[in-house]
Amino acid sequence: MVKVTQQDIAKVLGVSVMTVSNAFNRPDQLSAGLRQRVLERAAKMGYTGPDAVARQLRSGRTNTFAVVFEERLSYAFSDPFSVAWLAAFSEVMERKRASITLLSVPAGDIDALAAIQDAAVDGIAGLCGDQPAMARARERGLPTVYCTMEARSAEGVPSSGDYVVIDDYAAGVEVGQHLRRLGHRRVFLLAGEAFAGQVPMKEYRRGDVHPSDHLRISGLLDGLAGVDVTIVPIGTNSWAAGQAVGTIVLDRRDRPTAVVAVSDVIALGLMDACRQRGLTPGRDISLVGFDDLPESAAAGLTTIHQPVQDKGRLAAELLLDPERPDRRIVLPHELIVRSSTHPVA
Amino acid sequence: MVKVTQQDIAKVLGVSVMTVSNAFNRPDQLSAGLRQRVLERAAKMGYTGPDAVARQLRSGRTNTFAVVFEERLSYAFSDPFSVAWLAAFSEVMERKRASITLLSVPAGDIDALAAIQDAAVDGIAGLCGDQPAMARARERGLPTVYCTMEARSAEGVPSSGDYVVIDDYAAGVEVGQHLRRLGHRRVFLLAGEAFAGQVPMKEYRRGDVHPSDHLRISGLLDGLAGVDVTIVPIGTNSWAAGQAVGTIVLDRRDRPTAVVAVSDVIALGLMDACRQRGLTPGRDISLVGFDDLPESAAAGLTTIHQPVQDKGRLAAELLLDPERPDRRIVLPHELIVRSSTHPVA
DNA sequence: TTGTATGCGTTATCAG
DNA sequence: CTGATAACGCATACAA
Repeated sequence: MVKVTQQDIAKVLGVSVMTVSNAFNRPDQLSAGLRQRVLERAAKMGYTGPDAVARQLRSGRTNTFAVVFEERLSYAFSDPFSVAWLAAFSEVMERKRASITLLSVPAGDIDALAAIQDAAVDGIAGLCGDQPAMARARERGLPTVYCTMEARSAEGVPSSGDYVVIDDYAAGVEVGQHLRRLGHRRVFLLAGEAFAGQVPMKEYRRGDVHPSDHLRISGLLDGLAGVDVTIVPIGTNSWAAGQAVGTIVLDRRDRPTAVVAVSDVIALGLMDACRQRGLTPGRDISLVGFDDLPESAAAGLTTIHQPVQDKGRLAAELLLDPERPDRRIVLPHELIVRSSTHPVA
Repeated sequence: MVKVTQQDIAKVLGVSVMTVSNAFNRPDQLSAGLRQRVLERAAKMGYTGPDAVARQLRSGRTNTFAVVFEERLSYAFSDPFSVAWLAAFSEVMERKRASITLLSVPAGDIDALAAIQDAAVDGIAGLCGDQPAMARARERGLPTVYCTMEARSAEGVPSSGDYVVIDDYAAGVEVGQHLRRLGHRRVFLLAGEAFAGQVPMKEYRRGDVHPSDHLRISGLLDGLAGVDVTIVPIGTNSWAAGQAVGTIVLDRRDRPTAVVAVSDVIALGLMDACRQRGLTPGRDISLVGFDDLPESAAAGLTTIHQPVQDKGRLAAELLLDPERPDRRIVLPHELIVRSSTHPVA
């Protein structure tokens, strides 16, 4: 079965290629009768309709937008935060009849950067910070938006590219101050994997982490001024990792009085680890997360609320409308105090 | 900023376009020195690397595969079954460095069928039955796989196309027989929306549904031979819909003694509706689902277990390897009896 | 209303 | 090792 093209049809029918093309895309450009004849003939010849790729090349648009994750895709589907973001993002895209392609570009995987190069898309949204992948996309001249601000350049200003974020630094400070006011003097911070050069499950001190490495952590450190802080990158941003880190954080003589995780999934995992050990969050230990997932309310987790849906929706809108004026958006966040934090005895 | 092409670079450098192309794709085809010069010049001129679409047109491959859903994408991300399937599917794709594009083609939305036509992909997997969207894809000559067998043609054999399914009819029969043996004589069946022509939330009787409309329902009807059965299509395959249908199923004088939902999400939603009304599943009413989600075990839901991960994995493998021999796969399923079903008093 | 020429950006082929 | 030419399949601009 060899491929039939518009040329073949045109030849058989004795009309020009253009007429065939128009029969499919611009019915008003030819008589109904001719159009009818073309379509019938095309069907009979086994023509399958205009080729998607050729059309894209010719028109210069793909009507497709990529979403980049810095973790494996299977993670993207299991993380409640990305799922919520994706739902909002996809709703906007769907309404505009644009499609979505998913790209996984693990931080540090130079090889995977090729995926950015090879993506046939009109724009790229990153469920991540201003990663190399985003920079690469901009080099390609593609519109980009990123939605997490885990790091910023030395001057404290993102290098370039559009974004929809919250002020992660400020949020970190608020959480830090909250704990400090409650009297906590020994605190663990659990980072995910978005951490430059650190080894998973190892313990780091204030001096070990460069201030701009991770904005939430930076804010936390400043909000926790004068407090004894240990930072543990746990390797991946997941419930399981949060649960597993219990062995490091909870099973020690000098157990911290409070633990902050950079996301609710992690915090909820750790919460489970607490229960397994007979520790009650909010009484035996204080726990804080980031994101305010739906399940966090039920769990009584103190956290930073952020408008996930708005992030997803706005990211999509920025990509779809390159003329939209405000392209660097900082959304509001809010510290939600629930039962998982308490004053130290 | 106008687009720089390989031609421009070739011209400036006084070499042929081919040499430029080779500098990027086939380092062994030219001297290291020349290659170096080309790349440097290219960078200086703001060349962003080979154009993805042009390359796809030329090579005839996109290295991208589509996943088609028959519900809105936001649903796809919130349904545990699709998420699990996607995770497995994407893992295989990721390993082969192929990317995934998501397509939503609601059943009956003729307009949305265009998305199939316009998708620049090498193959299409459907998290659905042998829908029109799948047929369209086959007409295009694309490899397809579908993963749900909610209907089959009159002869009882799927029309064409590859698939990875379970024997939904047999599973339905098993569930029906299970309930009949327990003595249930008045049963409600809750279908999702994959139901031809029926009106959501209306009640149908045996005769109203064509046997081949929905294989699970067909099986259930046969397994429940002689039992008083009412069928309610609830509009969408979601927890919320299952919860909402409580008003129809539970708040009536002649309440059924058992309810079967075509998926666990629906059943779990209804389970919640039961609790709200003070009804205990497994005592006041029997509940059965399909899928065996992780949360179903905890909820004590009797259900049909099916190998979601295998479905996703195999679908991806079929698409990636057109030479693979067995292309119509029926995986095993199993009735898991838990506490939500009990003999009638 | 219909047709003609041309280019979108790349890469295969084959010749030098 | 390097280069000229020809597609890939379609749609835009313009002419008839």
